[in-house]
Amino acid sequence: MPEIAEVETVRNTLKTRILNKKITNIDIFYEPIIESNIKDFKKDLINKSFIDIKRKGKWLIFETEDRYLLSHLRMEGKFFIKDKSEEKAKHEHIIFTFEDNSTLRYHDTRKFGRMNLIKKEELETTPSIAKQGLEPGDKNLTSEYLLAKFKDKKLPIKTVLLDQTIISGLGNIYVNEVMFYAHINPLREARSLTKEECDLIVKGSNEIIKEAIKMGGTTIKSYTSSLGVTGRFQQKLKVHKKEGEPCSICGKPIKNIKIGGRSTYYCENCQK
DNA sequence: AGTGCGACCCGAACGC
DNA sequence: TGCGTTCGGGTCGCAC
Repeated sequence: MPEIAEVETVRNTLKTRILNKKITNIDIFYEPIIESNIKDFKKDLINKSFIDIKRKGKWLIFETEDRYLLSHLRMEGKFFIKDKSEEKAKHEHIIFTFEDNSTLRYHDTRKFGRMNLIKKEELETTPSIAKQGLEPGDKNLTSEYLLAKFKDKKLPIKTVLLDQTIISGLGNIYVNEVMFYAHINPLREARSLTKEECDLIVKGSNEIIKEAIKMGGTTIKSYTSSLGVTGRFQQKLKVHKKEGEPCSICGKPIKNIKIGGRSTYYCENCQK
């Protein structure tokens, strides 16, 4: 499950490999990945180059001379760089070929990822991008901001932190970790949180995401073979996927419950 | 507006 | 062993 740290790692890695090379061909093996017009997708990208790769939340933004290619990896999307001569792997759905015979391949076991090609001036009005909230590390991400957003929300804080329009880029793994860092029970109504608790959420999100990016993310071991990147944040996780293991603070076993249908890991004793 | 839930997918895990 | 069933997870769209 790529989250913001994984996406940032992919961005940085791809930037060293694909920029400023002319796209000579695009093969699309599963069309629903592409939300915009398929014919335009090829027409508007072939003979262009990616000149930069940006990111907003979990969206990758490939920039060409006159377009932005938005790409969301959802749970299992991955990019591989391979030589043109290598055979298509089972779950490779879109293959960009560059003038130097290298290829950028979008691989997605569950076919959940999405791409959308837009004109440059549409970036700020495209809902998927425009709706993104503040990212961890943004100086405007404060307890005051969170209190205002949480004000009318009766939903569990765990669910609300997954809302990308509030904090952009936190997924299930990091939300579980932030809740533990802030000593907050994930079932609490968002509107019940105090300013002090919101401060801890801000601080926890900032630190956890910064550290995770530094470590290359959590879940992207599978990128190693082609992109030379391994997610090492796995080793830092305190509660996620730790059901039954002793809490690192009090030693009581970590619980696993479902909140809003999502796996939630926490310590009942430390998170009130 | 906030909330709840199905749809989208398919490999892995599970049940018998 | 093998077959059928269930589950999960980010986001969107729709109903209430």
